[in-house]
Amino acid sequence: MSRRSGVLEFAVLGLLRESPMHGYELRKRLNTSLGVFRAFSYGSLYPCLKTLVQRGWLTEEHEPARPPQQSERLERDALTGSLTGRRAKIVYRLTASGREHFEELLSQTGPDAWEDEHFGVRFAFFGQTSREVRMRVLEGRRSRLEERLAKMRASLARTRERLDDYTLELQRHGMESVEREVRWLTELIESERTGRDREAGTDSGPPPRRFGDAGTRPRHRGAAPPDPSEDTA
Amino acid sequence: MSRRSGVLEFAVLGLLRESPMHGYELRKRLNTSLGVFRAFSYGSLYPCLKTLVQRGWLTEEHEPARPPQQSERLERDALTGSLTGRRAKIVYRLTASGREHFEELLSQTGPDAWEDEHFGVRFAFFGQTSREVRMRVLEGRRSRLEERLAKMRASLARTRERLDDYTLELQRHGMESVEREVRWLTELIESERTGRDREAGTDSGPPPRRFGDAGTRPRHRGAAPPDPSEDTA
DNA sequence: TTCGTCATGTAATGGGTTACATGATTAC
DNA sequence: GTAATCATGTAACCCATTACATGACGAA
Repeated sequence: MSRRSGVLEFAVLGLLRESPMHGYELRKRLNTSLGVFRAFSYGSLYPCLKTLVQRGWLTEEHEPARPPQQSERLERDALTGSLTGRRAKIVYRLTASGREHFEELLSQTGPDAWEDEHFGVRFAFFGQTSREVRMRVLEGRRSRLEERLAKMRASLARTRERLDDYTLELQRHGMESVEREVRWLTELIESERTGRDREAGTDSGPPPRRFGDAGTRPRHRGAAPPDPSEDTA
Repeated sequence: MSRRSGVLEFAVLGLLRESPMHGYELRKRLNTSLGVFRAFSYGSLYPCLKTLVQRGWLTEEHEPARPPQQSERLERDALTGSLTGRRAKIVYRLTASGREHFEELLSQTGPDAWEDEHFGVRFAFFGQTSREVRMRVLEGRRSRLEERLAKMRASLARTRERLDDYTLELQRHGMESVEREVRWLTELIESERTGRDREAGTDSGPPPRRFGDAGTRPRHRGAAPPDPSEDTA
């Protein structure tokens, strides 16, 4: 009933900070831009939007369904090419206090930033996060994973004999995944450290949009054939 | 109120099939043997056990708290070294119909076997699963992941320009993880195919305990220093 | 005697999904 | 005209967690 989600709330605020949107579009962005990890349904999104409005972090703008009329249509098509005025219903916009709240969330470190459920979404908004916070979050997550690795290794050492090959293989693959993420984090941390050029190093403002050696990283195969599929993966 | 979980239920039946246990021990096994992926709390385990009893798949044996008495203690310590009679309270045991039910679950293929939430636990009990089913599950999961990869690539091709470097890096890492799991599955499928020696290929019975080249796979570093830590990772 | 672990449970809450209901607009 | 997609929402449920309550045992 209360809808004070955490991840969803954070992501909604973050996306709306970039630009106002209506619910449907918001959901698509949620499930593509950020969506490798989580997929949200309307059943959670719309109620969440409502409570965010109630708290004064968002405003609703009811854009009347606007039937396609005389010259207006031509104007719209000619000027915007597409999207802008299509047929939207309720546009949500971040308020000043909403922005303030989001910035406070952004600045928080601690377990709530690097546990499994939160880390992904925090990383997704690193572009709007100060370098100090980014560092703390990356390092926090890494040490969390290293801790987990230690326990896995200890547990494996204790139980190895009792386990059959499949269970063992599952364990091994799981550990390898965690080790891989640790290496990834280490690279990212290195990038952050190296990348201390530009502005002396305060907090927010128009944040730096590029980090470390991002450009030199292998960018993966060239674009798959155009596929009209959308929505959840 | 109803506790008909799926994953938890499956795991409990599977563990109890190997040997009877009480709840506390069950939970530890859940969170180590199978626990890279999920950790369950007592709040879910105990109610689950109750409903499994109600459905006739489990029996409860109330083992009286048994205060340490005269010779019995010595006997126990001498014979079992530890564990066996320590202080257990309620031992759960799989019934015949419970075993039957579990075997039916084991034989099921379809999305419910290879989606994210279920695949791990299904794999963990591959030691008790027939080769045909193992193959279907592995192949099902692989094609599911390939499907997902296709969507990710398409979506990336559509949105690449609009995304900042961190979002892009997150996307890239996510795709790499999926690709890695696909390669892992491919290796496993190869192992399964190659490993058609031994018994002609019926169904269950005392199931084959080894698969493919499991022995030759790099088994990862040698045992971490003994660590008394337990419980959830 | 106090702390850690073993051991079992319940009530409240959380954070989400599914299925449903509704309807406008666009593309074929 | 009909199918797909855009668009918004609600109610019922699901699966789990957290916090709490309770208590015995072993070791320092």
